[in-house]
Amino acid sequence: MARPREFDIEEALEAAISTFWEQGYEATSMDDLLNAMGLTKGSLYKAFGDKHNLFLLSLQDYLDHLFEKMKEAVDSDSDPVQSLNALMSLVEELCCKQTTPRGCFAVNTVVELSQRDGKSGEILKKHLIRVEKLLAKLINNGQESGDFRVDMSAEHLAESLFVYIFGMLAQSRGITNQARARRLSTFALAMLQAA
Amino acid sequence: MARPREFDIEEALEAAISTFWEQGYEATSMDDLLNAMGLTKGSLYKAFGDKHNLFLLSLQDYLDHLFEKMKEAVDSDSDPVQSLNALMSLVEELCCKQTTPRGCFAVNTVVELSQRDGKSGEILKKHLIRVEKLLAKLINNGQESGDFRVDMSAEHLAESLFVYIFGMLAQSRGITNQARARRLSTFALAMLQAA
DNA sequence: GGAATTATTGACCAAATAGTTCCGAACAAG
DNA sequence: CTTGTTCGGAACTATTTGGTCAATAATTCC
Repeated sequence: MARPREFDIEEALEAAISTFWEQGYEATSMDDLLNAMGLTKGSLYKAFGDKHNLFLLSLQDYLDHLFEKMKEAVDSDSDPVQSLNALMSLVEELCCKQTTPRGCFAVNTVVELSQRDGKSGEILKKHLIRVEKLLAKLINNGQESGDFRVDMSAEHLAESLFVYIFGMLAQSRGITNQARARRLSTFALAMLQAA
Repeated sequence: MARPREFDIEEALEAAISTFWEQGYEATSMDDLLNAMGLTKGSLYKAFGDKHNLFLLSLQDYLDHLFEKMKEAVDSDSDPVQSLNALMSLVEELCCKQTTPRGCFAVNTVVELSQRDGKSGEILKKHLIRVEKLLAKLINNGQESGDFRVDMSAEHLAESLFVYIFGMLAQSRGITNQARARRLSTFALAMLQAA
């Protein structure tokens, strides 16, 4: 009954994510987005609403995909040590195996926007909580298998591991160095292992 | 011989730092700065140049003060463990004992700007290096006194400690929680101590 | 007091910003 | 083929952006 959309909405969103990811929210203009997404204003506004709404959609989409990847990494092996290794590989990838040193969109947004924009803050908070829970679950498994230290609760160890990962991702915007990322990953693993 | 400046330049710079610190570079307008600094455009441009230059001056000033504070913390005690404690107290303060959860201006800028603005990137890189060296020195002292582990070089341990601190400061923009910060600090210390 | 010098002020500007509206064209369903 | 809908795209608007400048004011030296 009606004319079908001519562009792939998921593809366009991917382009928006890339743009926001690299430049941040404030530094990205509608023009940047239109170029990257290959749309004109009318289409964009009709499909995604205004800039802020597009940002929220981009952020949510990114977070969901990222979380999916993290779960995959964690579930990739029944051995907790191997799971953690897979997870840290993902982090290393974000740190220094990208075309541009854009770090992690989630981390970038926490720093740039979360406390100035309530909506973003809410979305991110939920994400941070589920990630930390995922880490806690992984660590708990490792404790039960005897691979990880048991002198602290899985939740508290997860807290520290998460902060460490967060630091790697944040710092990767300033320092890009593959060997360093490798060392940091190794240290993270050692940090959790039983004595 | 000439009309004297009516405002305190250091005070004005402090106001600029606060504004950039809380909002970031892009989200801060000249109007915000003028209000915060209590100046009119002409005066600001005469005294500090354009917005970008004012930002660089603010950043440098902040970094120098911060580094000074860090050195004081490190030198506050001859016992390396106490020194590290003092340093982590400083970090905790930045994390959750401020009027607004603004984290650390340096960390915020690394994430927001360092890879898009060469000048900021340069300034920050120099700072990051000197901070990491300071940490390495502190850790080296602790290794010689037998307090810190010696299974890794001071440089590599400093790398990890720095990333951890970086993570605390970055995450503090999204999660503000004093008890958590305390636990994280304690963990950082434990991470370095000899078995 | 007058000259020289510098700071302050506020009006002004050009460019870019986000966001809106409108219309002809394209398309699907009946 | 008609009709209803939604598309793409351009033209438009109102606001905000960072930035300039000439007139005015304050100070010191001579």
